[in-house]
Amino acid sequence: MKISELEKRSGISAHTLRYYEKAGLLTASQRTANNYREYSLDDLATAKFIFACKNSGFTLADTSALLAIKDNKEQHVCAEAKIITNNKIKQITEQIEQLKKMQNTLTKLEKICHGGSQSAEFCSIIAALEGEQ
Amino acid sequence: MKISELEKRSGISAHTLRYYEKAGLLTASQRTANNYREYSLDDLATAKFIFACKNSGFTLADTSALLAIKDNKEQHVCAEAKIITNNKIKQITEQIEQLKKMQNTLTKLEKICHGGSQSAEFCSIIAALEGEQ
DNA sequence: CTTGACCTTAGAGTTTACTCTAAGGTTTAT
DNA sequence: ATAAACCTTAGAGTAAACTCTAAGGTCAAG
Repeated sequence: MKISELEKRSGISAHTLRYYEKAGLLTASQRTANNYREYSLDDLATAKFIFACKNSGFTLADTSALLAIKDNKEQHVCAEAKIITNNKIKQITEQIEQLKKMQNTLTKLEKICHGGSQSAEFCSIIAALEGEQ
Repeated sequence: MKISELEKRSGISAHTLRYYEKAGLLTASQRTANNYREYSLDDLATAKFIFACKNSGFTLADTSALLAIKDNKEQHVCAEAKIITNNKIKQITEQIEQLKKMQNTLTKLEKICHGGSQSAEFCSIIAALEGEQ
């Protein structure tokens, strides 16, 4: 299939598919006589794999590592995939913690402010950010 | 005080302080005869305000809006700060939701994989990403 | 009088993951 | 034959928030 069909069947834009090729993630297995990319069903599977990785929160670098495992399973062990996954979970958990702290801070700010049409001179949000000296 | 002292007292690097000046967030109130930036205590307060905004999760654009309120309180009303804060809370909440979904997906992947030293041919993480066709 | 520690500017580089453009070649349908 | 709909490439642009570099000026101490 050509790039536009892979676009339809994988949900990844042609632009992005070419970008993935540059990034070394997915190269069309063939080229037609006129140099058009010709993708196989295996390529489609790889495209879907990349899509699934992205949806799971992996970066392209992670995805690259996972692809290397997928494409050469005999040369890799289970533990490798598990380590990548664990690292990602740790990272995402940290991000969530960080965001929750912010959410907390902001919610406190939000609650103490009446938000009316009176002058911001008495706005507790601004006062809090100023450090309430 | 000069930029290196503001760096120490605000916790923001001199590089970043100059960058904030370009971005219109914080301009030294004076310049010395030899064109060095000369910051006042008010400037220090502003630097700390920016720092607090950043820690609370506001972008520089948000911070800019909040600074405009802080620096001209009579011309602004409480509601403005509250709206900015509410939008940020909504945004952060969405980000957390998104990350939690990923965390969930990954945790499921992680649990089904034994992670041992056997070949990745039988790795359930890879299988799951492949869509278990 | 020179060394080291400051300061200045314009502008380029970093990161991630795209997204788009320009300029051109190919194919298919009418 | 020509228009629409494909395809190609190299390379630039986007977002956010820095971060760094080069090339040079200033200042205090020994």
